[in-house]
Amino acid sequence: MAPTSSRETVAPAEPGSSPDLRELVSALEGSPAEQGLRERKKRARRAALIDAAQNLVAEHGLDAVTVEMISAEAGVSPRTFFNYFESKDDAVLGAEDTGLPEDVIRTFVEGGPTGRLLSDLQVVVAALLAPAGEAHDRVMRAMDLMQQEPALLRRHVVWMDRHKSRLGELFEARRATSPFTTDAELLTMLVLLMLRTALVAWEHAGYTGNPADHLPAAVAQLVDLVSADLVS
Amino acid sequence: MAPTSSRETVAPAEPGSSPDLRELVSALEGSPAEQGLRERKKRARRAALIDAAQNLVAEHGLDAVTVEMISAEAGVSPRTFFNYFESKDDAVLGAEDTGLPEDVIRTFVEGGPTGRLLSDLQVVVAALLAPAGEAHDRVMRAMDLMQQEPALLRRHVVWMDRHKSRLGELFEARRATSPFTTDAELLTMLVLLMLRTALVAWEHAGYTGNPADHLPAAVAQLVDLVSADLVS
DNA sequence: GCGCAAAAATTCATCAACTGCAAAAAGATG
DNA sequence: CATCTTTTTGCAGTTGATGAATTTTTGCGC
Repeated sequence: MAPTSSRETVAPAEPGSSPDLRELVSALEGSPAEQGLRERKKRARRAALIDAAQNLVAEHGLDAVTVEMISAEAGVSPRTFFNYFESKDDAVLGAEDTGLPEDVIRTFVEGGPTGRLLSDLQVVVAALLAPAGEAHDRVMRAMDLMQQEPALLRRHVVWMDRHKSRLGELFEARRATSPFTTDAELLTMLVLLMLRTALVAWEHAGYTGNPADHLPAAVAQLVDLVSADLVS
Repeated sequence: MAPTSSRETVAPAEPGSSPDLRELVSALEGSPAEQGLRERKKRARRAALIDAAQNLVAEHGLDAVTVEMISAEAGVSPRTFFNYFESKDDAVLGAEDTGLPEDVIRTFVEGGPTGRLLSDLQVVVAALLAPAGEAHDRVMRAMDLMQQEPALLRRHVVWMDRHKSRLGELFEARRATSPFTTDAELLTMLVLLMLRTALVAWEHAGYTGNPADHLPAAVAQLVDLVSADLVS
């Protein structure tokens, strides 16, 4: 359910905000605008559930943790758990589906900031990565847990699937104005590749700074790899 | 009748292969003769289960089909189903874990056929794709079902996860003899990208020929994409 | 064919993820 | 306080998946 947000015009000093991102921005602890007790309790419960899930899994492992435990730890009924998350995995990962900022979309569709597809793709991925940089703590713990519990990887694919059609539209829309030959499927996989590589690099760097900071290096590796094949 | 191998209860000692490499290699086309009635029945049951699963899902959709139905259709007990597959999804996809041929592994580790990482990676992916070309029918139906039921995509990632460490070892082994700077993580994702792109292209081509036939085009697209960024 | 040992299938029991439904509780509102 | 709305909760039920004991099937020597 979409949170009730009556304000359309928010003057954000936050980077990369847009109508689409408003849900995320308000979902973060950064919104002290106490829009009623109900909203606050909802956020608190959600956070408590994620905390409980992550702590319990970190301690006992994914399989040994039941939603009953998580709910008990968070002080809610098991049934309530499923009012907040549609699966145990979602809770452990603190899954939050944020859309792409509209200005990023528009720029990309119109031929992108640079006009070069790969570079412009990088900008899109950076935008996708931005929320992960804000959530930080939860994403960090989620990634650690994902390493210990590879079963959680399935959510990655669910994410991709959820965004595949959207990305596909994005690519086709851009293709109309500035044509290219690359398949949408390959581009989607490339987005996933960039996302994951950047996130892993971020993790290897001890979660310092922003995940998007490691994106250029990832792309550079890719370019080097292809270039090495060309020059030989 | 799938000539592809599954598992052999007997372990015929294959001489001459290094223990390290052999771990990466699973049974490959290991059943020359229909030895033993037991083995044949096992295969038959397995095939029957896959058939039943694929047909039922194609007709009623993934969620509407229970393992009970599949088992009934195949004429076995529900419990037996799980003796053959560890999940419903596995049966629908006819999941078969085939390893890499040993010669491909050795060649790649020793610096690959061409010495260029990307090209050599392509050879590895082609080898991974080969079994899919042989199974053909089942893979074809699996891919069709995967389009209708995106939930099945998660098995793709499970597959990748299962092979990630193996691929990682492969990359590190090669790095020792002929160094490169690319992260193993990126290479793994790149393998997945190639696999998926080639398979989708194969599907778009109406499942004619071999999936591996579409691999060069996929790589070419990637090269073009990167090149376009370089020249500008 | 007969019996025996191993392997596999089956039966039965159990657990956990997840869903629908209706009642109860708690915020919001006047 | 009275009332309306939103959310939580209890409960029953379905399904996927696993473990243990038991029965059936198979391979094989006699």
